[in-house]
Amino acid sequence: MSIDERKLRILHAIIDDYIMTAMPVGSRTVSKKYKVDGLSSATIRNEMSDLEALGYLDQPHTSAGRVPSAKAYRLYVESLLGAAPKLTPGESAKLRARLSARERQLRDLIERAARAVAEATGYTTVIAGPAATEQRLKSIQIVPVSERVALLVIVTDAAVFKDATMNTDEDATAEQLFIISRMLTDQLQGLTVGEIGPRLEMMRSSLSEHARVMRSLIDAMGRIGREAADTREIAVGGGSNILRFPEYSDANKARTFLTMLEAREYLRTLLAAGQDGMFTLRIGAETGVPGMEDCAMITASYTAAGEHQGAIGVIGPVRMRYGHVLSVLEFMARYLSETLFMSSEL
Amino acid sequence: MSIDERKLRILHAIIDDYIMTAMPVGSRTVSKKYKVDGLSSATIRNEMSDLEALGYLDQPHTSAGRVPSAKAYRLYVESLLGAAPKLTPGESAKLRARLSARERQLRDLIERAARAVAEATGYTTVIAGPAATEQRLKSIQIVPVSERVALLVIVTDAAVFKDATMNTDEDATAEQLFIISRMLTDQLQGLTVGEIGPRLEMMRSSLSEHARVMRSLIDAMGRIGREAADTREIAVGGGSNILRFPEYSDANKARTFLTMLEAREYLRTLLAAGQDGMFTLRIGAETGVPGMEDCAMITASYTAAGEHQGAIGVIGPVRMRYGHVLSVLEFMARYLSETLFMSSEL
DNA sequence: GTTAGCGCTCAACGGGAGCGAGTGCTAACA
DNA sequence: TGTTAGCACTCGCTCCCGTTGAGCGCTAAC
Repeated sequence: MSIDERKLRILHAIIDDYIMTAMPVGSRTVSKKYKVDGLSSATIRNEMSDLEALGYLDQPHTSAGRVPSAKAYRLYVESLLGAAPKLTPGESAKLRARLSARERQLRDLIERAARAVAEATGYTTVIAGPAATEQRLKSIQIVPVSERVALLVIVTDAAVFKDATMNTDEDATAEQLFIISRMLTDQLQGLTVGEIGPRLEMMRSSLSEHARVMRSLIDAMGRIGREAADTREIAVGGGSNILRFPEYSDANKARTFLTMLEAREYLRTLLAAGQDGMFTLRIGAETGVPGMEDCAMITASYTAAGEHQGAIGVIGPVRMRYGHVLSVLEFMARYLSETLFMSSEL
Repeated sequence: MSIDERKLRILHAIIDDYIMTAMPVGSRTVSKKYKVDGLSSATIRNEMSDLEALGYLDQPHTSAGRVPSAKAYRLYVESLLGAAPKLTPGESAKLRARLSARERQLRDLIERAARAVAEATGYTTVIAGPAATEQRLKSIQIVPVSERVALLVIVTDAAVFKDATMNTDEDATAEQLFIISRMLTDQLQGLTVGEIGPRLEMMRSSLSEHARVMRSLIDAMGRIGREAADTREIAVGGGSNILRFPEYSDANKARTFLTMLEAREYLRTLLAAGQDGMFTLRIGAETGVPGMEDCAMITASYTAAGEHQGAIGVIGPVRMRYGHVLSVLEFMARYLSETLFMSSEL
């Protein structure tokens, strides 16, 4: 026995209803409310029995309706992937409005984006920014702050990326620092932050007259490089949305979930994994995150200049409104790709 | 009838017990568990009846124990104020450890501090950083980014504060921008960010040869000034801690609370008000924030160089462990004052 | 292949009994 | 006059049990 066209329609009806109500769906509901092929509840009952045997439905207990299984959701999402309904002009305008203010800082951008998606979907949203080491240098400036201390300002395509204090030679004048900054900018422009350290080592000899400054510059860059290694900005939006769902009406469950969001570490790995395709779906235990057993997560990756940059993830109950989420994600991934691409063109 | 020494001891015992258990406290408990003056439950009963008449206790219903009123908490906190127990060396070491990494960015600093306090107290913690307009300029740099675009980097005593793009004259060379930057730094150093705009206007004539750059610089500073007007960094730690308390076991209540935290606007006003004393206590509706009716909030303000800079607030159920919270707050307020003062001395 | 109907199952709801923590009051005691 | 023991009373909480109703599987008829 395999799944046919009619079984599929029934399954869709069940999933749709369950997503809305969070209550086991009975055969009568499918027959009366969704009118699948005009079949009676008895026929639906037979088909549902088959769907259960095939592993698409679960029955919490004998006299209850049925509930979609993870396998069913996966099938459902797969069928949606090609045909994710476009957002209505109204919806996309609303999203755009929440983003409209010109974003200068990467952090602001992804925070706004996370909030916007959270609001549009009603679920918790997490966004990982581009990896720090992958950002491309635009300009580097050593700004004197006091006698012996200077601030290292590194401007990348995602705006001011990092600043570290460094010690300077006491007799290094502002002019000297300026000259060094210019040379560095000239020679390092376009490299990723990760590539700067090694290149600096190579430049060392040609800048021997500024040996001490170079020495502490290399130190500072090394420090930045190490810190930046797998650092990404992570933004969370709508964390409290999870409390809207009866799945998380238990305070303890909700708390472990929210604590997980606050800690950020899990989010980093969640958003890092599985970047091959455009969308990734993980259900329940597949996430590997404690406190997310009753959650599903869809991630979409975004790019800049064709390269993978980061990912947006929407986390909700397993019975998520996948169709709507997919369209919002698609919109936002495109928006971020464009915005980041533009800013790197700037 | 007024409150005497013995009534006070009984009241303290009741508050202590209620803070731990969240259950109405009966006369027998006070007598047996807290052994106040070795009195029997009958005597305690009489005293409790008096305390209720005086408005320090409430009775949820006839056959239940009694619950402290807001008036009682206020008295309780007042009595603690002078004598907030010091943190044990272990506790303060633990706090310090969570802060140890050298903080370069204000945002990192207050985020870490908020988390540390949240962890130490078990309650939600919010911290407001110094007002942007009050920060003092250390250095200003116009960093060329492309042909006509430059980045305005403003370094204050709280590290890199804001950067805005500005348009530059197409024939302004990096050297010119550098020279302008140096002059600006010389002349503006030590001013607060709020004072820069007006001063720039005054300098305009003396820099007429760089008229176009000055023009867009003034524009950019104006923009920054307006944006910064009442902008403060706000950090939240341990938002999910509220879910630990039966007062917030209702998902809807918890959600409005968490949504309020995410929106940040209320927090800004909460932390702005009442800076006169060192500590401020607000109970329930006094906060004026929807969703905080069952909360209390203690705020402590911190200073730098003697001036008020910002505030730390701990939000928990009305039956908060005030003693412990006060000592943690005292520690952290001092830490922030010192750290900010040091960085402004840097 | 589809449908009507019947009997069965089982979670959820609601009312009533019993329990127990806690009070107020009174009377006795130091 | 303050303290204490004792007793009757109150009232929320929990447990138990009967009822309800949604939903299923199965069978027989169309």
